[in-house]
Amino acid sequence: MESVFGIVAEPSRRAILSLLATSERSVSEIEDELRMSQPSVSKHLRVLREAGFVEARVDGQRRLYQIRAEPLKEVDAWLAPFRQFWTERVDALEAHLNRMDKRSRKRSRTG
Amino acid sequence: MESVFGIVAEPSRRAILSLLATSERSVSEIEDELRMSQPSVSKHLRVLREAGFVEARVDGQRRLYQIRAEPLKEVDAWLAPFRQFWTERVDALEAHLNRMDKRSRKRSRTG
DNA sequence: CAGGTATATAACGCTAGGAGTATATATATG
DNA sequence: CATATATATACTCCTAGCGTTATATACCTG
Repeated sequence: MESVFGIVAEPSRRAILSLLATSERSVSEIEDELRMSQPSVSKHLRVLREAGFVEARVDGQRRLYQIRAEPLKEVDAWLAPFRQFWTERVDALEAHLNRMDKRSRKRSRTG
Repeated sequence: MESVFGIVAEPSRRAILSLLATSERSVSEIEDELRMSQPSVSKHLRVLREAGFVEARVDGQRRLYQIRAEPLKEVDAWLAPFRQFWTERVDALEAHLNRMDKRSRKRSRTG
């Protein structure tokens, strides 16, 4: 699998990533929660692992997978030039709100 | 083609979208700039058009394609829950800076 | 060590979809 | 109208990659 885009294009893989976004899981937990076959889960995890989307740590006979969202930065970065197309109308308002409210919004986000 | 992710997974289509992000183009312009065959360009444009990524307007015998980035919002939205993973360090810093800044503002009210 | 459980890998059949070639359609121009 | 140009579509071939089944590997427990 070449690009991060190709990897994320796979629905099952997006599901796995979304699941891991909440907390780490073992293979069988993913298997159960997403109702996928075990080989399928393992194969997708391998792809995700080799591309740096997830990381495994050994826990007895289980492997606990956790997310490493670094590669998603690339998607985010690619998206950046397009954001203007859906934000340009609110930009003026945003700028205003930012000036008025920037500090307090930042504080509340870090809670 | 099912999902916006699948559509964007195709390198040629990402190239077309990036190209159109700068300005609208005709099919043959895309063909030249991306060095793709004409049928290939047309086919990708069809996929993009049917998924709402681009919009064509007639200009003589040409079709001028422009971007309609609405569908990309979906990618952006899917990405949202993952952003914490690469911003949380920045957030901690911001929280710190905010605390420092708050104090200094208390001391010297600049408006 | 035997048996069980968790995960990984291999082999295979199948299908989606990309590239290329050929052709159809529309418009412009002489 | 004849011809050239711009774009769309049909068709065929070909490969990447998914799911499944079977099996290998690793670890745990009695």
